[in-house]
Amino acid sequence: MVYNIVSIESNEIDAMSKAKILVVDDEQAIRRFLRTSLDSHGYEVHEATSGEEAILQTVNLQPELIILDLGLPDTNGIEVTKRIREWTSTPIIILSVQNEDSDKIKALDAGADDYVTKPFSVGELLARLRVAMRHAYHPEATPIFTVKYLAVDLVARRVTLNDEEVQLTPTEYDILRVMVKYAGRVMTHQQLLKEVRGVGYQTETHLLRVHMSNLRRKLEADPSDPQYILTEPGIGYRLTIDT
Amino acid sequence: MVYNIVSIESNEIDAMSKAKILVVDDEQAIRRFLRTSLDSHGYEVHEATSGEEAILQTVNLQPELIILDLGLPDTNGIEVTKRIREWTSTPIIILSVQNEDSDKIKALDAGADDYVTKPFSVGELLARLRVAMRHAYHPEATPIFTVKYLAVDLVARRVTLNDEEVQLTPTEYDILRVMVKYAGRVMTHQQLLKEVRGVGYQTETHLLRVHMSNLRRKLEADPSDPQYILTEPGIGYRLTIDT
DNA sequence: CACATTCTTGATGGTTTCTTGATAGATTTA
DNA sequence: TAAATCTATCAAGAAACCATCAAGAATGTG
Repeated sequence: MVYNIVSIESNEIDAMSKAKILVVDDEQAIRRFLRTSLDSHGYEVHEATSGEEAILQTVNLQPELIILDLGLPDTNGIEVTKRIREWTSTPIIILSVQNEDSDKIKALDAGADDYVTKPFSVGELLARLRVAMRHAYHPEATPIFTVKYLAVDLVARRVTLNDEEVQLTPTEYDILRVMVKYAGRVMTHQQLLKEVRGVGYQTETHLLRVHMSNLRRKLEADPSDPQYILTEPGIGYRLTIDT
Repeated sequence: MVYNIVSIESNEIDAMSKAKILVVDDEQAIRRFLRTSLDSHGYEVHEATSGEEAILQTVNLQPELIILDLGLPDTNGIEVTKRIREWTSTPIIILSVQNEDSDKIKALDAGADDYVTKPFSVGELLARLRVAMRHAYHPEATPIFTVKYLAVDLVARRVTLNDEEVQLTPTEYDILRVMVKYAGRVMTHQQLLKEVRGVGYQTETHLLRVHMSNLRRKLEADPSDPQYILTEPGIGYRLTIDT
């Protein structure tokens, strides 16, 4: 069923070169307007009307770019941005009526690549879109990270060990998520704390140690001889990538 | 003292962590304002007042980011952008009083990464700056220094010898890191000590010798006949670059 | 509001790393 | 050649760092 090699229509082949754009907005008028504008410029437009749907579509379609309205009915656009950034760096352009500084800053720091305020000019949006696509680098975003017997599903936020689900606390998952993001590289205590707790917690190394200890107790067969989370003395930790 | 053979200034070494930003604007007021704002956020600010100077400075400084005013006296900012894009993809944020669509589109398509209109909010500019710097960082393009069988991955903070990982202590790694940075050049004891232990340890050459000894024991097949870390008698040490 | 979960902080013992001193070989200088 | 200086290495105590347990605080939930 996944191996649907035969059923590629000719127009589907043509469509392959078209960049897929996911438009997330609850207002139909905006969606329709964007569809027309983008369509006429050779983009393949897909739509989502809620945060949940946006995440689902991002996983399924793997669009080249996401245009995201900040005011969604279910979730905040910033939360959606953060969620998507947990596993992929697909460019996100925020579209918003809000012209507040704080909103822009929050969105951009949450991982958005650009912020365009309504009413916007199509020309500018298209130009910013081109910039974002130019930046895009797609390192075959695998939403499921695996090493040895450990699997971390970054979309479902599910961690399994030997196919058995491991129950992690929010902080534990956050730490693991960041370590997956930088797998194979040494993460200093400061980097980890900054990513997990935000700035200002950089000196709380003890806190990190306790969480690491708990994480290891759940993940490692023998926490005193860890296979996954390795200690880099004096520096921090590193998640192994050697199977 | 004859010791200071290599012309490495102390500030050259210290400047490592700060991101360099080139501000290009002919108005002194703007330059001064940006200098203050950026400086207080930990950036190292450099200035240029014309297009020619901007290009020169970009070549010389290799800044992490360029903030470019569109209305320059000699050249158009768009031309400057195009010129710079001929050889480097250093992020360029355009700063302009022009809020015209066509200007924005031209600038962005010429290779600019963002376009902020004056008057702008510092918070927003800083956020967009962070976005641009984020884009510039491509983790898979990790520069790895190699000589013979030694490989030093400065991003992953990993050292391998014959593809086998070598476990280094923080100080040992620090020493090696500095030597890699100035590979092929002689590092005096003073320079190494300053880099590793900070100012005030410049006389502790014995300390350095002990660390060097330990480092060699881990890296060299025969520490008494080193292949990588060579002693420059009376001066300091040098990391070979001959394969 | 009571309960359960999670987070934070303190205490403790074990480990690693750093620093210092001692010693011997190598190199330069008088 | 002898003295002085520089260099390399070993070893041991000091200091810093790490893992873990456990208890109280905070947080969320019905």
